[in-house]
Amino acid sequence: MKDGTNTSHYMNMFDEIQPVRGFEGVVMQIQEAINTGQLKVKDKLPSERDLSNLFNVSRTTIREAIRVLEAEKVVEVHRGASGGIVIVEPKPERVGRSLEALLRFRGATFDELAEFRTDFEGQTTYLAAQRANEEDFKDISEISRNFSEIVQNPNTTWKAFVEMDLAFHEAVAKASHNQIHLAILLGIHPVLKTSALSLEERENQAFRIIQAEDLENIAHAICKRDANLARKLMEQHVMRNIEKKMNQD
Amino acid sequence: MKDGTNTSHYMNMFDEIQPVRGFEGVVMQIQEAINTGQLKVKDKLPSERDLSNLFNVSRTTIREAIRVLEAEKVVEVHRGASGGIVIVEPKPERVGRSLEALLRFRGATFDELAEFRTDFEGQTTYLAAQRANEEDFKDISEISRNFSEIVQNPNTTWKAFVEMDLAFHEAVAKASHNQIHLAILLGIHPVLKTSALSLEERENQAFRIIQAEDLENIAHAICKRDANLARKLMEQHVMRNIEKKMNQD
DNA sequence: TAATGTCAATTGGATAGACCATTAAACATT
DNA sequence: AATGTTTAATGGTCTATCCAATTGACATTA
Repeated sequence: MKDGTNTSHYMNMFDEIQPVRGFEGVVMQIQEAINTGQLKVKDKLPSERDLSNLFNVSRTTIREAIRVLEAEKVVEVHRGASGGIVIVEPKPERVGRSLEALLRFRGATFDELAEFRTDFEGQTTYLAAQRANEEDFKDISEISRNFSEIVQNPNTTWKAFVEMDLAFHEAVAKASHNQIHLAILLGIHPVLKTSALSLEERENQAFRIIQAEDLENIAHAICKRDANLARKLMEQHVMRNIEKKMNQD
Repeated sequence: MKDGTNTSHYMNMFDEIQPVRGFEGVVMQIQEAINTGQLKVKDKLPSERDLSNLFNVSRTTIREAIRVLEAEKVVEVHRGASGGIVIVEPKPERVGRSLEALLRFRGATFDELAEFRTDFEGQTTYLAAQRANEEDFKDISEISRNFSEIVQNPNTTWKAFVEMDLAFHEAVAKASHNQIHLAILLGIHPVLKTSALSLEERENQAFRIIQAEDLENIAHAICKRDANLARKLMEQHVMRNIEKKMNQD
C-alpha cells in the first residue's frame, strides 16, 4: 500500500488467487484418495507413464508430484522392473525432522535444550520403567553393557561414545511406548549430536566411567520397574551432561 | 530369505547401497549450505537455469530438487520476473502437520499426546512461575481475565473458547523463557485445535466455568511465583481436557 | 537337479530443447 | 499523475529420447 490507497474494506470480501500448478493438482488428488481410503498403505500406484496418461499431463509433471509426495513421506519409490511408487505409513522421524529444523532456526541454546531434556527424559524414563517389555529390556541392557565395554577401551573415540549414549536414550524412548515421546526425542538428537561433537575431547576417562555407571543404573531401575528411581537417575544423568558443557565454556 | 539362506551374520558388517539420485545430491547440498549458514533466510537462490549450470545437471533435475525443498517448507517459489526461489524460516506449523499425519494414521494416539502434554505443560508452567517478568504477568493475567469474561457470555462460540484457551497456554510457554518449550507447544497446538474443534459443542456452561477458574488459579500461582502449585494446577487442567475428550467418545 | 549366466521387458532417473504463463520494471501515452 | 504497453526474466509444462536398475523368464552348465 505504498500509495496510501485504503482497500481494507475488501478484507473479507475476496480471496487471493492461488494458481494451482499442475503437479499440485496431482498431489492433491492422490492425497485425497489416501485420505478417503481409496488408496491404502502398501498400495502401488500406476507407473509414471501410466499416471501421465491418467491425469493427462506430461511425465515431468507426474514426477514433480511424486517428488513432493516422497518428501512428505507419503510414498516410497523403487526402481527397476516391478518397482514403482508405493504408499507408506507415516513414521515418527517425520515429526523429528521438522522439530529439528525449528530448533536449529530458532537458535535454541544448549542450556534451554538441556533444561527441557532434564524433565522430558525423566518422564520418558518413568514411562519406560512402567511399560518396557522383554524386548525393550533386552535392548536397553545390551546397549548399557556395550557402553560399559567401550568405555574401558581408551582408544574409543568421542564420536563413538556420543553415538552409543544417544542410542541408549532412543532405546529408552522406544520403551516408553509413546510415539510422541519417541518423535520428540528423535527430533532433538541431531541437534544434541552436533552440539556434543563440537566439544573438545578431553581424554576424561573418569567422566566416561561415571556416564557408563549412570546408564547401568538406569537400565537396572527400568528392569526392576522402579519408575521413580529411573526418572531420578535419568534426570541426574542429563544434568551431569549440562555441567560438563558449562565447565567447557 | 525365501531360500532359507542365513545371512544374519552380516547384519552389522555391511550397509545397504543407497544410490543417491541426482536431485537428492542437489537437495543435500542446498540443505547443507543452509545448516552451515552459507545461505540464510530470505536469501534468493540463482534461477533454475543458472542452478542447472552450477550443479551441471539438467533443469529437470534442479526442478525436482526444488519440489522437495518446497515440500519441506525450506524454500518458497515465486513466478515471474524478479521472482525466484527464496529460503524461508521454519514455522512451528510444520511440526504440527507431521504430528497430525502421525495421529491420523493411528501411528500415535490422542492419549499419547495427552500423556505427553500433562507432564510437558506442567513443567512449562513450573518454569514460567520462576521466570515470568512483568510483561508476562500482564499478558497471562489479561488473557485469564478475558477468558473469564467471555465464558460468562452464553453466546461465545466454542471456537472462540478454544482459541482463547490456547492463547493462554502460549502465553505461559512464552513466560517459561525457554525456546524449546515454546517451539514444541506451538507445534502441537494446531493438532489440539483441530481435535478440540471436532468436539460437538454441548452448551456445557459448567465445564467452561471450571476451565476459567483453572486458568485464573494458574495465573495467580504464576504471579505468586509458586512454581510447584502452578505445575500441579496445570497438570490438573490438562487432564480435565483429556477427560472431556474421553467422555465424548 | 540346482546353481549360475544371459537376455528382454519394465520402471524410474536424467537430458535437451522448445514453448507457454506470470510478473515486475522500464518505457510510452494520455 | 495516472494509465497503458513493451520487454525481459523466471517458473511451469511438454515432447522425445536415452540411461540405469531390477526382475523374471529362459538357457546353460556342473
